[in-house]
Amino acid sequence: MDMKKIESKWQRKWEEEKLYSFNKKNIDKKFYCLEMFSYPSASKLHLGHWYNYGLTDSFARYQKMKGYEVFEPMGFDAFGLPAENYAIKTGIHPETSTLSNIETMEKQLKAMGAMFDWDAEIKTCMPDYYKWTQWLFLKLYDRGLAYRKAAPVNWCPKCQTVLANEQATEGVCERCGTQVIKKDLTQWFFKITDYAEELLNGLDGLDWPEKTKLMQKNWIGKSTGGEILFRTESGESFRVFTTRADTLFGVSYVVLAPEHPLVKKIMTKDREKDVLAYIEETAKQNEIDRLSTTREKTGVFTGAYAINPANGKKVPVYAADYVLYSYGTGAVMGVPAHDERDFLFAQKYGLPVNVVVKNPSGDESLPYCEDGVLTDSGEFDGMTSAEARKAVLARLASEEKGGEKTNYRLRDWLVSRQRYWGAPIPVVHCPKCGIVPVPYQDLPVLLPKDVEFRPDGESPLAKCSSFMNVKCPCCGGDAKRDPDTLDTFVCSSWYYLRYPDNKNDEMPFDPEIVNKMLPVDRYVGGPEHACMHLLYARFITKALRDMGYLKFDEPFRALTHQGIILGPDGYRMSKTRGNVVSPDTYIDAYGSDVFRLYLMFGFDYTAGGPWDDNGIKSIAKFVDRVERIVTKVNGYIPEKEYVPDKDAKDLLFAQAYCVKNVDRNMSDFSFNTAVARLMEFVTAIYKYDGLPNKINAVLLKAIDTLILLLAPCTPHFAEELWEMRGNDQSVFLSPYPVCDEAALAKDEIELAVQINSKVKCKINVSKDADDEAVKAAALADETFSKILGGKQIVKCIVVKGRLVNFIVR
RNA sequence: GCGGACAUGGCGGAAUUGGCAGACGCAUAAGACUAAGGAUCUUAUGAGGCAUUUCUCGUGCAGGUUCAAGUCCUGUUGUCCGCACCA
Repeated sequence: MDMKKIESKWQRKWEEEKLYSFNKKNIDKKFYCLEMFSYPSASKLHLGHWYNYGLTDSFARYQKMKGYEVFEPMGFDAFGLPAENYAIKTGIHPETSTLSNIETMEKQLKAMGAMFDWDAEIKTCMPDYYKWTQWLFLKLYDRGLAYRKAAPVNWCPKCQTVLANEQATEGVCERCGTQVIKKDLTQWFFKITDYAEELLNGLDGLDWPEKTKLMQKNWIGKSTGGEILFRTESGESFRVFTTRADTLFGVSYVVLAPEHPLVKKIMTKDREKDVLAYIEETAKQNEIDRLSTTREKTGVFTGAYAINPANGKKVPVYAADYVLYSYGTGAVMGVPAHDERDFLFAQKYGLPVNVVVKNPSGDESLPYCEDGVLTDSGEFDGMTSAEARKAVLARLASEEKGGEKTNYRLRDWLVSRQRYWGAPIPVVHCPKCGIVPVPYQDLPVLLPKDVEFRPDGESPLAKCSSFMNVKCPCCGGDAKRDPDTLDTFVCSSWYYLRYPDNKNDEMPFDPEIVNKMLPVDRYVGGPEHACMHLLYARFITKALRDMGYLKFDEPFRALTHQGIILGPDGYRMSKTRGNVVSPDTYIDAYGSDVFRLYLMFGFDYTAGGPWDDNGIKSIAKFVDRVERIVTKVNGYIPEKEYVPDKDAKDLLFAQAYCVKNVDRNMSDFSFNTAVARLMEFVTAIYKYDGLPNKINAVLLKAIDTLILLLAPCTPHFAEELWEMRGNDQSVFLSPYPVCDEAALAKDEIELAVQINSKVKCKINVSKDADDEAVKAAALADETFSKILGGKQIVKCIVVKGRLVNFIVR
């Protein structure tokens, strides 16, 4: 079959007939199938695109045939760093390159033969989309969920520019190799932490991979403990967060994060030089260095002392970079006897090690980090760690020196980017009125086209005076726009809401439509988004719900992660390694259906694996084999009034078995086994056709069933075969085959017979034989009794439909 | 360092969730058809035991639970992924 020809033939027909446009009349049967949209890159569609989009499309086609009104939209996450970097290098405007890339990708995606509803397409870099991204920002601002605070950025002193983490690996600028430093800028944050508890609890009800839920759970990182107030001698105070309040009497020092504002306040004159040097040194550390546990702990004494609120003891205050300003209170108490890190720190700086928790086993080696029994802790002596944690915090609470506290690892979401190619932050800074949100009717704040984005120390937009200078919407006086753009994760945090109502210019979406179309019934994308994107989208959904726009709590009811297709050498494909496999050569040689079918068959979908050439040949052979039998059988004139014989019953069994399994496998993304069952069915059809005088309705029905089952996997090919069979409408308008359970029922079933749990022989028994009958049948079996050889049976276990196990002595 | 996942023939991978390990395919071998076969069809194919109506071993390694373990538990090794030293 000429695959190229039939591909374009059917793609044209599908488009003409609008076969895949969502019909709103059937909204009550909707199935929203969403693939993570893609970044419009300059290179062609790669294997990963095919693997994600092609196979999920097969899943969507399966759902369509199951009777759902499928909504499968596609779009582009079109803002972002690469286009801007490309522009800096080549001088080509990000909009030009992005839109041209989108055009190329659209063509290729259409050639894939997926049922994307292109009427619903969105491009996040277009004003009709980012207008609503800005709307979202303002809504969050109105609700107090967007706020500004100082936060460090990676700064290259030579390039005079902010760097993304990926541009500052190993602590140096990727462009010039200069040591990257941290610089504080006032930036916008979304208060995702307000939703920490709900984001955590909501995971339970989701049909998501367990490991993804676990990763989000760890990312949110709830920990219950307490906050304890320490006071310095000079009268300043600060809180520490601890999960081990039971060790409070063992504190021998406290540590502030070097960025903690109090450090500079409380340091003594004689320590000033050392402390400032240390703070500067810390600013140079990139996160990865600071994360390394193998690195020696460093710190600096501030010269100040704090009072332990439990026992009034004076302890030194240190600044050390193993404490993070962003977590908890940015301050911790040091208990060297009962914490690994504190122990090392104390050894290095000669600090006392006070044992306050005894190991019940009597072992006195330190540090002892488990729970135990309190000692040297005043009134709390003799309590267990668990009791003491409560009691200590209760006493502190009564004295207003602390209390119980739940902390989350989750940080607020920093959304400011000092970049050009993104949605402008719709805020005006007025010298009189301060921060003034742009009025809703003035949206979108258009991204100016004529901007110098080569780095020279300022945000690209900051240099664009026509953009920056505005009248304050509040007082009408001269004011400046915010020069930053929004993180692209903001664009992708709500796009699934825009698809169903993408042309709405009154609202980002009509709540009435969206509340019917959402949540997404199946979301498919890479596991790399487990924590960031998926968490942001969940947060935005909940925030919009609380504003009254949405009536559901979670955006994605079910989630599947596809695996990664590796190079033939087993490594991740990369240009530097030279192991990149391009889909194009295979598609040219075999067609897109064969390519798709191989991707289905050759891998465990969620695991992925190395690419293998031989596999695709075998799939091409299989497709030929199907074509041959369909062509052959198509000429048959079936025998009239045929009564199925034993052979026909075997074929009917094979058919029912195939339908049942393929149906289940397709719904589970278990594509490889679905294809395996189809192969078996084809073999059964060949076998039947090979017998004499078998031209009858059973055979023709089997052929049609095969085409229907195959349709989601090889859409063009199946359409062509379906047409050959004399059908005049699309195969995708036919219902999915239903398993004939009666054909599956066998009167007799085979059981394995075990002696001492080892299979010795097989017996056939009636399908509804009870345990006693099974046992009797086994004992009556000649082969079995010979093997048993009169040994004494101690016990007999019957597993219905599977086996019978005799335990003998 | 912490967290998570994974480990099954020569290879990709199955295994109805504790019940006959190796489905399906690749590769390999033999045969059939043929002028020819890199097409097609049939058969065989975990390892071993002088070998086929018999047995032994076998799911990274070492233990354990169970009538029964690839599957559950403990320990261990290796590979991959994520990370914000999380107090």
